[in-house]
Amino acid sequence: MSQWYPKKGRVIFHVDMNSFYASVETAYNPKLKGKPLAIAGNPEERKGIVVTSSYEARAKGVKTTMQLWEARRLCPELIVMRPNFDRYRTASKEIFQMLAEITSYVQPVSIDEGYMDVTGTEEHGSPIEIAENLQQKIHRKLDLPCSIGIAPNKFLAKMASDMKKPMGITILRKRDISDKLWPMPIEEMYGVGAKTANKLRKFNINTIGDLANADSYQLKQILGINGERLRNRANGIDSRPVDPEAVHEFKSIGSSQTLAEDTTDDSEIRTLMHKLAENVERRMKRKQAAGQSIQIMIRYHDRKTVTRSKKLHQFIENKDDILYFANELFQKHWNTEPIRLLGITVQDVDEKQNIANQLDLFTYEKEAEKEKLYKTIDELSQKFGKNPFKQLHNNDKSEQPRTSFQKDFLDDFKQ
DNA sequence: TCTGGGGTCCTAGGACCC
DNA sequence: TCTGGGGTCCTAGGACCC
Repeated sequence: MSQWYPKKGRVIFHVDMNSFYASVETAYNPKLKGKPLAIAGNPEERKGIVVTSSYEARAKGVKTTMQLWEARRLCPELIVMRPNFDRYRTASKEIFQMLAEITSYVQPVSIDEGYMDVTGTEEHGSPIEIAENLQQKIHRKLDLPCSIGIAPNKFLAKMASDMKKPMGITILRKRDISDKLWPMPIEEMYGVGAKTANKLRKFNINTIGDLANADSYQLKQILGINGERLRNRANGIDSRPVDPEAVHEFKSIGSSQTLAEDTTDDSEIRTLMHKLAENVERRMKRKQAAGQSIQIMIRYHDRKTVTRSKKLHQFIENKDDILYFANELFQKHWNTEPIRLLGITVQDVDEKQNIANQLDLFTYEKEAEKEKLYKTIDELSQKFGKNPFKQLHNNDKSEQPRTSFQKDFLDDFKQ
């Protein structure tokens, strides 16, 4: 053995549940096994689209986001169910519990997928053994299929988990990249959507390999800073850590809904705004959160969508506050044309516990600021006499308080 | 008779400060 | 005195993902 034995890299898993909602429903009701099943939004309204479908349905051409009537045309025997989110959340919790038994470095990225950093967990076996055991355990205990990608970083693990479905395990090493990753069409790369793929194809970049070997400068011209990142990933470079805390660092909570029919009707709009505010409040409560910005979204009859937002001077969490500020924005910005969709989102959100800490810090800073101001007043008093602010106002009408605290202080001062 | 609802991150311009 | 450049905050929109 030579002394320069290569330093071992990371071993990252990406665990991806296969057609999750449909699989959970089938696990609940085994009679559905082997049948074409679709989970869809409200089947009576136009928003009835396929959210997930079983592999039997997919075989008939049913796809996610397809309208229900079209899915039924392709597959007349299709069984359609409404989503049961409580079931999915419960199953999700149990799955992530199983991952956590292997390592604490687990990062959920959505209800049905997550990353694990299993570097240095040899006591559970080799990476491939760990993956096989995990997959079997999830299948045995919950009757749910998943695919697992094993790679030296998140991007490669993500691409790997997609390569064999359902119930696949795929290893993607650095040395496999040119054979396994590079031949893939560019739109199949994670992070490349329809728009980016179109742009790249115009420059004859058609595969992930083309991207990996494209000219850095040209790529920057086409895609900006994102070009460099995508090129790195195509070359298997991605140093993002698996971050178990990320799941707590949510930044916004919103609710939106497409109306059954486009409307300009006041009471209909009001009713929907109430419902949306209520949804947001419920989810904020569940997460013990409050937020400092409000945003509304209006999608018009022609699908033109505008968002309007406002930073607030207070944290909000209750329905009444959410509704008040959302209404304010709506009244100000609605152009009175028929509305297709409305949305309310609270942004700059944090857990209330963290906010409390922030506020403590803020108070502390206020105190420091107060000290400074007192000192300034003392100095000014020596120059101008008893009421320095009077002097300031006389000298310069444009001199306004610069912070809310100073304004409060001035108000106090006047009394 | 077009395409739902939940998010994240990035960009870009204007305001404002230094 | 009409003038540079850097940094941050706010707002709106876009791309992407599941």
